[in-house]
Amino acid sequence: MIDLTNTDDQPTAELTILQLLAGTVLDANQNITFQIFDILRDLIVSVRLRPGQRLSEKEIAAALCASKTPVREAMIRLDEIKLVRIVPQSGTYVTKISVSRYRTACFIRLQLELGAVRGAALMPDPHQSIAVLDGILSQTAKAIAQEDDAAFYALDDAFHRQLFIMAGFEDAWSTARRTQFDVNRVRHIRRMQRIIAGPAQLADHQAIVDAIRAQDGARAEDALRAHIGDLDRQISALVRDDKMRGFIALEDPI
Amino acid sequence: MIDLTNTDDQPTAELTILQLLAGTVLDANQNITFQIFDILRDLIVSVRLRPGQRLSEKEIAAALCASKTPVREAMIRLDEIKLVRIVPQSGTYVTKISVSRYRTACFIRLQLELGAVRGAALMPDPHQSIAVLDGILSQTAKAIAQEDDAAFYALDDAFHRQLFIMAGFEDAWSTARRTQFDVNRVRHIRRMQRIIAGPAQLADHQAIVDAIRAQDGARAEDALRAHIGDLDRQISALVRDDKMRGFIALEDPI
DNA sequence: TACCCATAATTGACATATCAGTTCTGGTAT
DNA sequence: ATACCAGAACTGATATGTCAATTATGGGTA
Repeated sequence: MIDLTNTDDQPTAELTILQLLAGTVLDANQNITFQIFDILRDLIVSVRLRPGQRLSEKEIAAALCASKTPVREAMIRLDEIKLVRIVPQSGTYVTKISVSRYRTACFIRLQLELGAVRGAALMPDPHQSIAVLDGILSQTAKAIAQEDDAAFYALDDAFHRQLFIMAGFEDAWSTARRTQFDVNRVRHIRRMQRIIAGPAQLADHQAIVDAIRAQDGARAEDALRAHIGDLDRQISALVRDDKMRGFIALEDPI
Repeated sequence: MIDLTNTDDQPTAELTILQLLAGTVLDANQNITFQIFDILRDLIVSVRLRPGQRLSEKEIAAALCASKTPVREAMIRLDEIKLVRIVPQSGTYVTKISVSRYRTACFIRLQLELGAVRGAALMPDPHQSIAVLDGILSQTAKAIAQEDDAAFYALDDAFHRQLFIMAGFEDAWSTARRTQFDVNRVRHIRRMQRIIAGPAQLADHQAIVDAIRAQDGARAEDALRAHIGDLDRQISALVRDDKMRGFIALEDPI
């Protein structure tokens, strides 16, 4: 799944916010601010709006036929979750992926998932829940065979989420996700560039399920550690990766 | 929604926002929104503004001699971190402490601190860092002897933070704190009501330091688990506690 | 060509005004 | 006394306007 024939210096050209919002119509009967928030959050997390890109409140308001106020309020919420950075009197920018935030997010993710797989392995009557995991894995195999990236991405999400559900901490999953946007952006970039090793990931997931089936908490933790891998190695790979250049910030993110 | 109990039997009477903000003057040369945000966040986390209390944008604006806009923008940020809930066309309320959010926060905190103490126990040259921990503990003993609650609270914070610093994940501490406001509110309520067992907590911390000094990661993890304690027991104690009544929400938080 | 600097254009910060939905209030009917 | 309902009062949602700070521009200078 590695594509070395990258002709352009960037995988996809940067689109203006105007192009991305073209044709989008808001529902006047619903809260305008949250509609705008959702639209922009999805554009940013899926990296269609690129890290570092400048956003103009006025421009977006015009493109969506709304006033500046709800656009600004959406921006404030995005700023609060660090997807954009509002610079006073200067401009609003899509944040670059911060290496330190990414590292932190990976640590948090690992620690939470350790608790989740442990809880999942120790749950009293796991048969039904394990069947769900098995189902996700077989669908994942299909997605890999069909090279259906979107499905693969969604199933990966579903797998990890199911572990939290089994441990009785589904909320922790969604709470943590709010601090994990950078992880998702990295995944999206990798997916766009087809550098995700699908079969290896599937094997990792299988090992985790096996350990849970055996109700062996320690082994499940080990399998998870193996899956998420060595953090520092992952970070240096990220920093070194030319394809990430321009998307990440080594120091303070924009 | 409706409080049938008379509010006078609460440990401290509910103060109006006007009383709490009396005398507060904003610096016109600094960002007004963030000044207001900081003021309100501190009032909420320290439970001087009480869970469920209604806040009026207009009233606060008047009290601070500002316009509604920066007040509203501060409210939006507070809403985003779940310290207030903005109800359209109705009002803005200080969130009640959500039991499910509290439970989630405790889980997250435990898992992250497990990683922290593990990392701290495994760090290569821990002498200096351990000296910091020892210093915090001896100060804590003093604070307990002098019944200095504020110092005790700050030292508890410093202790846990130092563990993250030692593990090389200080950022994880601050990131997690953003999802832990309810934990802090519960601590503040307990402190106000003097139901924190200082000496027991100190002993727990001592056990953690001893394990780190011995560079025994597993023992450190066990000591931490013992310290944070059984989650479900803690939750049911919280729910049962009469003194928490009115501050917590069993279902969806206001 | 490279650099500098005054000026213009643009941006977000904040103030103000209007609107629609919600909640409170007071009176009425039962 | 109580249940109900219309209207008043209030709330946040949104639109628009003004301002100071920042940034981009473009022409002049070395």
